[in-house]
Amino acid sequence: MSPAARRAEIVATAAAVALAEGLECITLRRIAEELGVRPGLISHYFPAVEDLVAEAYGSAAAAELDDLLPADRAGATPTECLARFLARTSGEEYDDISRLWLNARHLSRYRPALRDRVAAQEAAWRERLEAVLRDGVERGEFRTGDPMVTAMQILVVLDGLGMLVNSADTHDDPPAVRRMPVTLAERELGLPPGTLAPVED
Amino acid sequence: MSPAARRAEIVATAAAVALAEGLECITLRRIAEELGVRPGLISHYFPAVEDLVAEAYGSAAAAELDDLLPADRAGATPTECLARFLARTSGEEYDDISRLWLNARHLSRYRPALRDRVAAQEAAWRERLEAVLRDGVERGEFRTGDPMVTAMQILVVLDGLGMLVNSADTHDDPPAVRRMPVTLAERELGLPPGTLAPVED
DNA sequence: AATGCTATTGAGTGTGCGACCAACAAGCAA
DNA sequence: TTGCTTGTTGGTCGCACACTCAATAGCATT
Repeated sequence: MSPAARRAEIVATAAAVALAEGLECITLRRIAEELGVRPGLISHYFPAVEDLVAEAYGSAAAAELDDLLPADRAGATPTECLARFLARTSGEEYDDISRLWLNARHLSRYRPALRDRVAAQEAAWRERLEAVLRDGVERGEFRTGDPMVTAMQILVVLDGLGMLVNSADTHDDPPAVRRMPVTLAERELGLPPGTLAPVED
Repeated sequence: MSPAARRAEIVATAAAVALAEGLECITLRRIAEELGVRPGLISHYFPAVEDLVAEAYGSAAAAELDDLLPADRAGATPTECLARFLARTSGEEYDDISRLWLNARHLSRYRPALRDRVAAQEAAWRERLEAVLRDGVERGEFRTGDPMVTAMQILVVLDGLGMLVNSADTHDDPPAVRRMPVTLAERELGLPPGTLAPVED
């Protein structure tokens, strides 16, 4: 098998393991078994496992970002994009991503390579969201002083809610808590309540 | 040495290690070496290391809570308590605590005993903060519909900012982001801006 | 001083991990 | 066909981990 394809296959497998079971489950033996090859082969492509972990995380996070906030927003208005983003990030299917972020943010305490990747993905997510907000401001849909700050604020609140993914059952939280990202976005962007998501009682 | 004292000493040591280096650094060997005893002795008091980890986390978190929001607020007004709480939690000295929460929240994915402890501490922190808010409402200092929801919201934002402790340097974040907990508290409690912390430009 | 309890040791077991390397084999070039 | 590059194997080393348990030493009480 060609080196590039093999390498991509390894990263993809590692990313899947990371999403399902956590970054610390990315081990030479585990990934090798998953692919039906010997552990030594993984070592051959990634002499240091830490680099594979970083790569797997980066791959998963980037893919999720492209899914949540596609780079080309063909046809969709910024309001629609943002509403979709907020709906997705509060859904249960997003829990795995929340776990991945939590995992990566903690693990990057010990793994410099991962820390760099996390910083890069943080920036990427912020910039992508910021672009939507900026576009919305230009089109007159949003009103905000600083799209970057608003983007950061939304992401901080999302992170805060994501922190709870392993402990509490997020679904019995009061609506005022669950809706924090939506409420913040609507307030900061000068949108009437209910624009980005239907108001629950 | 008496069993109770020894046990307390072990937990205290483990808590210190957890705060300084992380919960995964709590190993039989590490704690034993720290105390100048043999690993077997730690096993004797904690047959399962997971229980020591949970205990150490609980001990550290509870101590920090007592420091941040003392149970008896002798003399201090709710506004003063809250202002002090928000000042402390945004200081650099709080970084170790942020790391501990991040650590525990991630690790509780794999450790049931730790998960229970985290849930308990989450509740304890929320209730302690809620009590301050409720007191403030009764005294007419605060105005909020639901103190519990406001307490949860403040904690979510604090968690969100704490997520960044290992990646970005929190100090180059814009004031509008750094001040999110203060802004949220002032808004939700009907306080004029600047009441809980001086406004930076 | 003898006895009994128990905190503590020392040695050992088994597991999983990353990393290393010589040997093999399959594909491509000469 | 021959030869060489290289993807791949199989085996191995050393390390750190949790956990077990019989033996020991020190402190009670009697």
